[in-house]
Amino acid sequence: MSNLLSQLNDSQRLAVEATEGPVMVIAGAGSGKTRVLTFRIAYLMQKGVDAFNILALTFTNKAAKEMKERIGRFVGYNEAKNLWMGTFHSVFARILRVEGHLLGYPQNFTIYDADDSKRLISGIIKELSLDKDIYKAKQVFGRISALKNNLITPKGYHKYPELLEADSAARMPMFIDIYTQYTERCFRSGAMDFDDLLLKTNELLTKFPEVLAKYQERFKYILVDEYQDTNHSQYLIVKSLASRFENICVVGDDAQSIYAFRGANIRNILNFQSDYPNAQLYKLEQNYRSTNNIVQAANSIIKHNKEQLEKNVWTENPTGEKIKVRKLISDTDEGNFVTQTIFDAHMNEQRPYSDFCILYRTNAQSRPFEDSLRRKNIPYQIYGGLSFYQRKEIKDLLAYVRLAVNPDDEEAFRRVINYPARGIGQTTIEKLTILANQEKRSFWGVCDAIAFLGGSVGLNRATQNKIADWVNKIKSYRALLTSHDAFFVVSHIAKTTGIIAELGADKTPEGVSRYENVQELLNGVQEFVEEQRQIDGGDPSLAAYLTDIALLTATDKKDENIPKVSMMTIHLAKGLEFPYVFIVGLEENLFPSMMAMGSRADLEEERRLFYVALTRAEQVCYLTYTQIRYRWGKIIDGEPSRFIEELDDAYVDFPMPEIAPDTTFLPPANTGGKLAWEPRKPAERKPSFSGSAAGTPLQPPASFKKVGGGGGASGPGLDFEIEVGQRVMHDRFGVGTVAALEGANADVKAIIAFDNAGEKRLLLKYAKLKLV
DNA sequence: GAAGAGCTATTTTTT
DNA sequence: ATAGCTCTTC
Repeated sequence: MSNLLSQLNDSQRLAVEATEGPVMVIAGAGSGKTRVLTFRIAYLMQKGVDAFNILALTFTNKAAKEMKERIGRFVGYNEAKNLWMGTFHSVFARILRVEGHLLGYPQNFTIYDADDSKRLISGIIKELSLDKDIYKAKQVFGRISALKNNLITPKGYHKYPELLEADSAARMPMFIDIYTQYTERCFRSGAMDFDDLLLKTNELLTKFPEVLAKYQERFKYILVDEYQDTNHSQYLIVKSLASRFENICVVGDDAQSIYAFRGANIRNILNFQSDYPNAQLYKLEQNYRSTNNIVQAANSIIKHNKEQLEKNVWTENPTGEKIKVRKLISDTDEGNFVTQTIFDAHMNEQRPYSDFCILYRTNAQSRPFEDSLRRKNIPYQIYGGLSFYQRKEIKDLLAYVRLAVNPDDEEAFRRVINYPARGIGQTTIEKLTILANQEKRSFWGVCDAIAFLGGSVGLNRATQNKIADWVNKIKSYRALLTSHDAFFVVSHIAKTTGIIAELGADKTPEGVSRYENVQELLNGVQEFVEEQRQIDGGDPSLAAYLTDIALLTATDKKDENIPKVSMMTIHLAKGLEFPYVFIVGLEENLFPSMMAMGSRADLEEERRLFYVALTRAEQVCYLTYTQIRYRWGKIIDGEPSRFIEELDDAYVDFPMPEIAPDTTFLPPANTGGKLAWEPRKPAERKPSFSGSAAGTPLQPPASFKKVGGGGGASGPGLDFEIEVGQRVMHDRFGVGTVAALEGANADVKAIIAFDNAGEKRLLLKYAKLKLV
């Protein structure tokens, strides 16, 4: 045991040894958080605590798996496998499989993914004859999700008049009807959505004191990783489970809270000490991951946020290279630049490709990097985005599997009742919908009794027979479940539904790829079955397989042996680290996102996101931004992200221009009485105004200049104060009158009524206007 | 009821 | 740019 503890620094060791009572560990980025969690669990077990009595909630399944592995090394694998470890969703799905019957759910309940939920909601909006342009399915779904995470059910909705008012204000007075119907339909389908897994767990623990007592007794020691990203629902589960023994240890970093948009409540971590007045607090502040330049640059960013717990992250690591900021002309150039840099470092420093990671704000940014890496034959792996299990062909096949396991599953039912086509069309499905709502039964329920019920909604004999055939087909699949393993059943379904034949016949490249995806799915099932057979207590059933894939986290994909460049959104990168990190697309309205510009809180979250991104880097970190970029199929002008400016100069390297444009001695801009050359903030000088990688001289990033600054007779830009009513000349549009001005500083836009070209809204910094 | 043509939202992040 | 959705036509 002493051997175990000797591998830790002082604060880490204290956090591990404080096994009893509530403990909060504030762990700065790279400070050995996972290490503390791992050692703490191993330490508990060495002290004689049964693995069965320890619950550890992690942020990804992969993290849980790796941690279990490491703990196994200390205490033995047989012991470690009994730990309750996983994401909130997977642990409580497992418990709900056992206890869900108390709430009226079948043991084999389906887990709806966001796609299923949205389809169901769209269907309900249609059934209620609501305007889908006002009641946007995605928005409705978001609102339902937020409500569930705050434990507000349709029944309790009326207790909150302000919610009803908000609905009216949003022109969605019927929202509550959709929510009610959605809840009922999920229930009739024997289905839970992601939020239900938490909501229903809360319900279970509240309504059934004996169940609560059972799990309180079982989970004598509770650990929660990434506590800053728990939502209210998760918070309550943890709180009620821990209330018996109060051996609760939460680990997190408020500076890395990046999931407010899905209901994470940073208050949970900020208020821990008031929730548990006798809580012990430990801070891990020494960073072991990154160079000093990276650590200090990250610190210099996060201090722009107001709301945070005090902490000082430091390191004894070498200074390292400065953060490198690079400006590129377009997103294509950005792709090429990153690819070339990776290629060079790979060749010159013998770095494996797995040393590199490209981080972006939105999934849509991955394309140019893919193109460029592929052209250079550099292997890469994209995490997240459209997952394998969201592909149409996979969802279709899985819909059959889901029906075999739980035939009440409405979304699976709708998806494949007429795929492949069997003459059951829209009209029939509408009639079935009416019937199901009348009878308050599932689609399957009414179809199973179609001979008795079909006449009442005018389904003719021929259609009834088609439905009966379909029911029998699903029943035949169901019958296989008890006698055959998952792999056999899925292959059988793939063959007998005709899905394999249909995809196999499609010789287009997309068709071939779909066919291969189905094969890959079959392999996946096979692997799952074999893996489960090796674990004792493993469950190789199809129901277990479906749960497993429904709750996969995006980074859970297995590692392959070929070293590959990783690409993912910053959100997905949480908890990961790479020697070389490229943070790309650092432009206003992209990162920070346009949607976050509205409030300080949103902007602070974006800043924390940037902090997370920076602190993924161990040795080298590049930041790139571009002048133009394709978005929505259009070319959009960009300007550098404010986050670049916020970085402390001392840790940042801006490339020197090949030929420095002479910005220092330009005539002063007319800045409305203020001198343009008042003492500059260091930040104003730092970005390079040099050319792109190709050496083309470019404009200085406009956000670093005052409007009207720079330019001069020879250079582009604006060398006069612009006013409404002025006559101006534009290269392309000709002469016009300034009708209005909007925006501030670098963002000033002029609305100009051109004599011949009509009215245009132009960003001054690009418009190159001349006085007439 | 099925197939094909046009239309429209999509890009913030995810269990 | 593109995929999914709705509308039209057979």
